[in-house]
Amino acid sequence: MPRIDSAQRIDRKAAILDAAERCFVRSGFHGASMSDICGEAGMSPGNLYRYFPSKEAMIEGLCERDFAELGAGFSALARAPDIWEAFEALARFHMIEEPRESCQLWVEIMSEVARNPQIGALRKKIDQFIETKIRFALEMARDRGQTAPDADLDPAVQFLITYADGLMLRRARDVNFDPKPHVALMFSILRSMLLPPATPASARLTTP
Amino acid sequence: MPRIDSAQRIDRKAAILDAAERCFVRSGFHGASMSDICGEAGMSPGNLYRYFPSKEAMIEGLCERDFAELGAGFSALARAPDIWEAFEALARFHMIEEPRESCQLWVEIMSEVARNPQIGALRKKIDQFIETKIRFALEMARDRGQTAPDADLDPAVQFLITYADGLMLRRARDVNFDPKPHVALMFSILRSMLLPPATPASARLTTP
DNA sequence: AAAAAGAGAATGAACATTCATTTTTATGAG
DNA sequence: CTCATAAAAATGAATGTTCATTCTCTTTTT
Repeated sequence: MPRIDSAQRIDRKAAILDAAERCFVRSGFHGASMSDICGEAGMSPGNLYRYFPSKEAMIEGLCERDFAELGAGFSALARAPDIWEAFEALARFHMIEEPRESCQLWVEIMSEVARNPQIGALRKKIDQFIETKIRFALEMARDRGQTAPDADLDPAVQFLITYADGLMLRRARDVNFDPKPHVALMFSILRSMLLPPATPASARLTTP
Repeated sequence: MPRIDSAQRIDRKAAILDAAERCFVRSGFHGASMSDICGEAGMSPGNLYRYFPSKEAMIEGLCERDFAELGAGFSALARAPDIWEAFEALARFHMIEEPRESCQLWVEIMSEVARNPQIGALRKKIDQFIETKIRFALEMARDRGQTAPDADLDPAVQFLITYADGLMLRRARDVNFDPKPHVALMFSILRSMLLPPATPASARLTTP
């Protein structure tokens, strides 16, 4: 087992995760066999095990990578000149441009989250990170006068997270689901929550 | 193999599905073994196989039962005197009163839907059924003057379905997620879509 | 006493992982 | 440049386990 991860080794690991991802989408984390993954990666089991010590480690590596990519997208929000535009671009990317397979993997990961404490911990971190970033972006938008000055941001943040999850789930389960108009609807609702008249008090979340 | 399903036999099958459900929530459809299920059901494998011919058949049976229960709830909507109230009661039931385990099973089922054509077909049927029932209920509400007369129902229907899925996913993945305020937010948004002023044209779904 | 319900050991396939071995790559002395 | 050699990369058959399913036998019910 090599001490350091050379660039080549990192590439190889990424390629293995790509292959594993295809298998997992096809058959699920527990339905896909190591033999399937070896076949998809064009690699013998003996060799594959030099890169990942177990199937568990591969699942964890895949979740880590997925979460990291998601986090990077949200990190970039704060740096965007136009926040609304950046938000819409990010949503378009995750819900429309990314293939449906990403949504299937997302649902698979979510159903693993409750079972596997290791992955559950990763999920918690990324969830909190994303929530913070969305909140921060909306605050920036408000400071720049791009929302109503007294807009209540909490319900908007919660709405976005929940609705995005719903879109992922619907896209994953229905081949014919076209996310485009649904993303448009999401932003239309978000605007109606943040632009003039403020959300009525009855709709505020007390303990979100 | 008995020709007919006596009442006793149906009860027994239901009890087996209950046990299987607990195992599936704990370990997933493919992580739970028949031996686990036999243990949970207090039954030998030889006997269990008299009720379900295979594990596959048990998973299918469980999905069928879950979908049927869901459908029954939505069927009842049309018969309710106050549709808003009935709607809120149904949402409260599925999102709040039902234990978190139901949401975990829902996510598990959804990730199976894409892989297993048998279950995929069941999903399609129930999805269309629910959409029809929600639409019908909203139409009734509009006819009774409980919404704006020119309210655009399509976006509202799609919003409800997507948001409910999002809530299920969030509750499944986060033990600390409290659905109560989120269901309130859902209805607050729904009301703002259906009560005066009508949803702006830009938010309409063209091909939902 | 026949039929239904149930038990639990047996079976064979599939699986994750390991191991003995071979092939490739990189290195440096002649 | 070239060849010897050691490290790294890769192979695929072997291993031991787990699992879904079956089979034979016993108990309970009618």
